[in-house]
Amino acid sequence: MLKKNFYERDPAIVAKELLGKLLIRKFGKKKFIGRIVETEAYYGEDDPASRAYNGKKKFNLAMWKDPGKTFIYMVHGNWLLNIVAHLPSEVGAVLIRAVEPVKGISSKNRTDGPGRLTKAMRIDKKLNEISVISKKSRILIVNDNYRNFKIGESKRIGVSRDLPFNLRFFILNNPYVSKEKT
DNA sequence: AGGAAGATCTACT
DNA sequence: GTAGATCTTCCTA
Repeated sequence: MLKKNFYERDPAIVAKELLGKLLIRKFGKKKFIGRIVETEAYYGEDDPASRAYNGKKKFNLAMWKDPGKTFIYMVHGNWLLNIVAHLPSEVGAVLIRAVEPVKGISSKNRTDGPGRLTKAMRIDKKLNEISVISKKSRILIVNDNYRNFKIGESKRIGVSRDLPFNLRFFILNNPYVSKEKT
């Protein structure tokens, strides 16, 4: 299990280090497990692409809260899963953009896209602001020491006003990364 | 109360 | 490649 101090760092670092970790979603007696293969980092009020850009709102309060919690919200009819991650006095989160199915995920469902993986793993608003650090939680992230991969990076996808550096990270040559782009 | 925007996805040409 | 569906939140009146 990753501890709270893992998430108490710059979002870009957390985004990069979340690659290869396992995302576990408990759903009744079932478990959906996916390996994180693509992430993006978002900052606070200085980041024009961030949901925190226009200040605190009811739906984005999670971004100001403790690192290590989920932040889930709807865009274009899709729920997107983020993990709150930032330095103690700052604001930020990491978007999970794609996972590789490991266990429990129906082969009918695809997981190579932020809206698709939430559907495949039955993640929605009800799971907003829950801890991924607690063992009892319905969503958690663990490290199984998977590290045989190379990391690629690019600009964020689907963002109208991006920052001038790369904040999207993905595992090179993994077929579940959402798009071929370098 | 109504309209527009958006960290998307699918289907179509 | 582009168009339309989708649905929650926010802005204006």
